[in-house]
Amino acid sequence: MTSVDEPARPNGRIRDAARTQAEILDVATQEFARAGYDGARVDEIAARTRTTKRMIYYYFGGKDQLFTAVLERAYGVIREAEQKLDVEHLDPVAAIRRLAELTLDHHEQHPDFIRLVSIENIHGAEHIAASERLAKIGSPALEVIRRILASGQESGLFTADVDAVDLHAMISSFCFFRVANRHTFGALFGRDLVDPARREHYRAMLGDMVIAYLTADRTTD
Amino acid sequence: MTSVDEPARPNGRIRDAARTQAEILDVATQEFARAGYDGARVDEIAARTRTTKRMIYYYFGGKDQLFTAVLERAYGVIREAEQKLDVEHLDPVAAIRRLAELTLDHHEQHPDFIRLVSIENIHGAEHIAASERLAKIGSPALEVIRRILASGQESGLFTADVDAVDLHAMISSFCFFRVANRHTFGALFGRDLVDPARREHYRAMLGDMVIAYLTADRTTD
DNA sequence: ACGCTAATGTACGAACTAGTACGTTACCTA
DNA sequence: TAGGTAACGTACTAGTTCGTACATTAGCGT
Repeated sequence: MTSVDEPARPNGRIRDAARTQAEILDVATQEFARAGYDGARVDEIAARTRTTKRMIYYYFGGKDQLFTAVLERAYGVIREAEQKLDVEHLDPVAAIRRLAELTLDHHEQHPDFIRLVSIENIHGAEHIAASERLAKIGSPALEVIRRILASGQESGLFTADVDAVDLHAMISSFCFFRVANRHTFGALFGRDLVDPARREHYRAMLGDMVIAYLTADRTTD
Repeated sequence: MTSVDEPARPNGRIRDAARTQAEILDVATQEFARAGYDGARVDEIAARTRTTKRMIYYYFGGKDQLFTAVLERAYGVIREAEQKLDVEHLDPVAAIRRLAELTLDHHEQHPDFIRLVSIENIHGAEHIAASERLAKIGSPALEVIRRILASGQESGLFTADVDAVDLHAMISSFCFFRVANRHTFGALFGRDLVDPARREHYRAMLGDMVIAYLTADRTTD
């Protein structure tokens, strides 16, 4: 997250387009994640910025485009993290387990991103559709999964007939649900899925689940 | 869903409190699911009802309480469906697989409910917290899982050290994600998770996953 | 040094939106 | 059948919210 934390005047400049834009994006990310698209207030975003509402319209055009820009940056952060994935030196089983664990950790560390994705889904992914950048963003993680999966299936270790996209969905489901539905799940079942005391438990559970699925003995079916 | 579909004058009555309330709830469910809490318009709900906005405030008090009532009814529908679950005559493996399949189907058939849950999570489950009915609604499905799990673990069939709440989370995760994140997932990965042509595939995938997890050979760990 | 433009601030408006005051009527009951 | 009350409708308001017209200035290039 390209955060902006108040160095008062880095190089003597008062006017700094890049800085102003980054600051608006920071605050907007928080505000949209806090209240949803329609719940978010442009005035509130402006108020929590050192600049004014005028600048939001000057740089981004409007609320819709601002939200799109927020999504673009948020997905960019995820993509960056995925590019740093380094699990392919492990054997396929360990690699997938590690990948699942990293996904779990990453989701937990970026609840705002999870909320933005939930919000974007409520709105039918219309902002993603309207964004050229997001349309072709791809997913480095998917490529990693593809390669590990091919390796594991070739060696006979992985018996499941599944492709990378579906395996990615399987792993993401659990990680996403845990963060996204934390509040309703907690209220209804009395269990906090993001309680730090249970993190290790869920990491193991997810890893066990995915590996069990991939390596299950299918001769008896 | 206690739907209201225009029998013009069932028993000659023009004024019918129960009917009016049900109609408001029907329309409100659609509107909230369509646009989120803040995106939903009280005027729009009223307009799509044969009654007026005045009645919404007369019966429900306000937008917040209306949303709470919508949630209460939506969760009530789910609970009803869960009470009709009939899988305990099956052996534990078949029972869990069937339960997972029914959960997948049910989520797919109630996308509005999924959206309402997403929306409620964006708002920190504050409406559930404010509802006495929802606070103690429980989950019949959880009881079913509890019993199957106990049976499977006792017989040694299930080797996983997991409780009913976590298993419920595991199953729900996949079913929920598939519907809730359909739009962003489709836009980013080009795969429609709710494509009818893939339904059987995902039913099998979920069943295989859960069963593999529960019955995995853990002696080699 | 100076002018030009990107960057910024102020003040305001038009449209919307949740909620309500006030008036009316159907229908049950005694 | 009369009267009371639950159910309903109309019209309005106060406050909010996105967006913009207009005015101003910092600082880079020459």
